[in-house]
Amino acid sequence: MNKEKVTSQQVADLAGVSQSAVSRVYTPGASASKKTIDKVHTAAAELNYRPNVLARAMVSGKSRIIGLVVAYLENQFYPAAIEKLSTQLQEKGYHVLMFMASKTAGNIDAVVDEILDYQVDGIIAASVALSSELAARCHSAGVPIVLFNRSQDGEGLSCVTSDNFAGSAKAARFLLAGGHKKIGYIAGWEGASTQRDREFGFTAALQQAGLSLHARELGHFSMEQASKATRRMFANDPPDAVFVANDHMAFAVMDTLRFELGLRVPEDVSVISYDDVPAAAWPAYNLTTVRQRVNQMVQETVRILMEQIHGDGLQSQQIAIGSPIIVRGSARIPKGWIS
Amino acid sequence: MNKEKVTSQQVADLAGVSQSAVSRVYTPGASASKKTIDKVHTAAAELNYRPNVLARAMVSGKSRIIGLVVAYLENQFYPAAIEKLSTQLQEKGYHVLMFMASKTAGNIDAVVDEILDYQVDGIIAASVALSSELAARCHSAGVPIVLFNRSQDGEGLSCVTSDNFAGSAKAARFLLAGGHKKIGYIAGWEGASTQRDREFGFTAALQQAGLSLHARELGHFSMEQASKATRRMFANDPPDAVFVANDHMAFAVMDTLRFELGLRVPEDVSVISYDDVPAAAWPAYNLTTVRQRVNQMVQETVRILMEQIHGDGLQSQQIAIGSPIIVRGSARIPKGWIS
DNA sequence: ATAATTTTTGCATACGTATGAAAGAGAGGG
DNA sequence: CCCTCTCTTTCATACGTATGCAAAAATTAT
Repeated sequence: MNKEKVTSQQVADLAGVSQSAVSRVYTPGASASKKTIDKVHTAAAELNYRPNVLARAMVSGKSRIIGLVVAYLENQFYPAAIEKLSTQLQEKGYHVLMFMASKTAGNIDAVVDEILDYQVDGIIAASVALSSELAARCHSAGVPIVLFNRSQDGEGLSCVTSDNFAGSAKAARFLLAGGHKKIGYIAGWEGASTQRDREFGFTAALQQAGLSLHARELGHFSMEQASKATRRMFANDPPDAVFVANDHMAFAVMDTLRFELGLRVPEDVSVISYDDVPAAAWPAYNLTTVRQRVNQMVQETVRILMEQIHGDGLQSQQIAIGSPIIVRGSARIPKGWIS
Repeated sequence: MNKEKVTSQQVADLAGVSQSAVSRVYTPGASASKKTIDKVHTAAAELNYRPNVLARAMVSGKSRIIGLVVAYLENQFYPAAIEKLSTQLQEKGYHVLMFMASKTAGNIDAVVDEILDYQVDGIIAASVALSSELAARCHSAGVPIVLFNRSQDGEGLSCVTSDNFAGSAKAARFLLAGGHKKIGYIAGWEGASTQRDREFGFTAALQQAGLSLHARELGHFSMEQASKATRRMFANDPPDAVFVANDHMAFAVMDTLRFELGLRVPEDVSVISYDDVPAAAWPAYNLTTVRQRVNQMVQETVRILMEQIHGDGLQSQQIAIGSPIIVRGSARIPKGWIS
């Protein structure tokens, strides 16, 4: 029932030292004698004292808070990423302040403003594009930003993605090696760099083999839209293989093919996609897909953020993590294929 | 490159008013003339001023931060809940500071301490049990706690769950009405109140029909453990229906039944579970399950939290949201069933 | 027009901590 | 024994905002 906050002053009084002594005991790298450290520690333990992070943040200018902007969590890829991001940052003494942003651009600007109000030490933007004005605002506020799973040209922003171009090219070569000629593509949301890069990489590899897309439909990274796209694509002259821009849509595509159109996967149609979320490994889907190395992406994101926070004014970095193809059973396996 | 923070004092100087005037303009319910409001607003716009939430928090004692403790995000139920929690709190001007906690109890205590360091206005603990000492600490710090999807006896903590007992009883009656007699149960982690309540509710309804569990295995809320549990359960004298403690495990159970044991669902075995996560509706699983009304659970959680924050010292509340059964295709549908 | 009342404003201080500068305490050397 | 040097400690102040109090201004009533 004792709602009074315990302050460093109270600890100081009890320990018979000054408030600054207490502060120094809790500040790594500050000088204090073993004797005072002991006195302070026992006094602090008795009063149940813990330093007030907010007060500390105000004077030091470092809040140890990282703002995380996220658009939607339905796609399993993001929960996995968030969990790892949060854990890794926690280990380094930082904590994650979450901000949900819908896809409308204007909204995001407002959200970033809210983030800045909290004096965050850095921002991670997952699957979200920032207006250049916003990026400039953060830069001028000295708050580093890292884009996660999105890249953005021209702004000089740091970003971490998988190597979407190369990964998608691998997917294309896998289908080609399997003998497929009529290959369809179900695209994600056109505003996303991942969508663009995956389509470029895929079609570039097809072109190298003298082929082009047999069909293309828009799925907007949504399961419902992906189902509709599948129906459209298979209404006339259906392809014998489909590359889907991410796993999340691929589940809907496979379900539509199997349970609605009565097609067998992979006997009638090969399906391959991108991400390797946990559900891709579930036997019901057993999805052949290009893996985004979440762990490494997270690790790089945290590394860049820490570099920018501590060594100030560093160059921005664009990282693309190599993405292996994970061969399972949703796409015909080429004879003698060695990954 | 202008890394100086803009303060209310600077705005005051530019607008030709005092710092307190600026503060009052940004404090709802404070008195200020239209003239000063305008002057301050234009000055603020010119300097790009935004109030510093942390400084505000320090003097007012209200950080507008809610600490959210979460154990794991693999189960789709939690991302969905987090997304909604975060969004609703955002609308009320609060923001979510995320803390990942592994299941070890000691760890959680440390995590809650970290949360308190941030002077949060409230704590939401999702699927996590708190030691009574911890609960007392938060109470004495005046920080309200709401348990989400967990209940806890004796501590007088507020909590929001679905009505697990009644919901599971419905599941049992559904299987019984379908004519099942040999019914197995795959349990979750035994430390969880949800596991306990679901098992109680289910077996109580069986008992009412003069039946008891034909088999019981432990799945610990993990897919891998659930697969193993399924193999054990079906090795000898297999049941003709299984109630699984949550959807997440049910996916593994169904996959194991179908692809490993060669059994048909629901022809050979009925499967029913609890949660109704998005994937339960995916055609590949088409899972009959008891729905947790996430929206309502979130709404109640936020409501309780707000009540406790604003009207201080309120009674704790235990809310159990009614859970309808969602009939799909994974369990035999009783003739003439009307939900 | 003056008094009574309400609204607006500025001043000063507080929130809990970190930190530069100065003062104090030892330690070692001559 | 005194001086110098190093390590601790305290003092004072700053961080950016909110708010009680009193003064000033504006409004209303008489």
